[in-house]
Amino acid sequence: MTTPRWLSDDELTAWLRLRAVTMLLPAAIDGQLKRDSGLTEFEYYVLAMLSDASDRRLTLSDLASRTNSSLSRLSHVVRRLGEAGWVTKATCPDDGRSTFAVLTDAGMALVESAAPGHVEEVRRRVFDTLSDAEREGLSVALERILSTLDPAHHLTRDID
Amino acid sequence: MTTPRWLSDDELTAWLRLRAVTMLLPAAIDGQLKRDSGLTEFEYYVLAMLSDASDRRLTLSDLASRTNSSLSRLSHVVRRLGEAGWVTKATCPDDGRSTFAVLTDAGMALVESAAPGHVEEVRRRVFDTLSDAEREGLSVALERILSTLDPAHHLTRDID
DNA sequence: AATCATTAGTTGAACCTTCAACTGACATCA
DNA sequence: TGATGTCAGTTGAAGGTTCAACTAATGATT
Repeated sequence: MTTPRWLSDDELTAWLRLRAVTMLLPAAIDGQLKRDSGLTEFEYYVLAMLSDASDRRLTLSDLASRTNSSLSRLSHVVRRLGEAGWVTKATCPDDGRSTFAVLTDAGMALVESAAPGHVEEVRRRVFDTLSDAEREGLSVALERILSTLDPAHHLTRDID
Repeated sequence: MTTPRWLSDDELTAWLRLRAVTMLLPAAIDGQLKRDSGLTEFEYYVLAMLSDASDRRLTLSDLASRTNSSLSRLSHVVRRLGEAGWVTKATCPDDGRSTFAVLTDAGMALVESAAPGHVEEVRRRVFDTLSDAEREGLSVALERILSTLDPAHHLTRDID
């Protein structure tokens, strides 16, 4: 390694801000969901993905790639969601290795009750603070950053 | 709660990108540090804060607020860093309740060896993908978002 | 000086994620 | 059809964070 190219003042400022947002924003979003619905952000998105899927079901592998989770993590979480009555499992007729996670009616009701508060929190924390031009500037820059972090756009294709 | 104001298409796009970056960027930064130095990002920043402090020491409370950590988390981590020989503790003469965490020579050497690779990773993941204008757009928008998440700017005042 | 509230820090249990090892099903290819 | 490799998912242990309860020291109030 040659002598490192340290960050310029402007870069350092941007980096500290980016770092602060990546720490504080997920905590704020998670906190609202926990307080108002007893769900972690991850659990909420698992249920939300299922609520939007056809027949309210997805294989664990599909869910894992949509939520950027390991299969192991998802397996543990789906078991807990199952114990709570929000998700059940079903065999996949096309492939004996796959297992569907299926959203129950109770799970659907939970997502639907949690969604408005979640969206409000996203608005409050992000979009209420930004002008249209600022939002566009943010969006463009994030897209650039994602070009190396998620080149296949796995995490930005799906609905909320 | 009245009928929720759902996100517009542009807002949804920006939100998915912001969410993706908050998930993937810390994982990428953390991964590089773990691979090359055996440190988590949190441990690295604890040591980095100490390396920059006068007499290489800070009270745990001060460290906690600079790293956005709970005192409990920090207490556990400082114990582990102490077992590894990178940090020691010292009593605070001004206030018998406070305890200094002090960076050892070995800890200083570790931070100095880890810093270049870390900065390179930040460059590669963030600034190499952005034009100056894009970086500015990002920085401005993040600053707006932080106005409600961290109004006192606790996390953006300190050095890297 | 005695009391009460607050601040600094520690500790152990509970919880979640990661990791590695494992089972079972499908695919490939001889 | 048998052997081998890969894919889907599970499991239990290990490691880190959170939470609540705790100790000890300081500050404030009388």
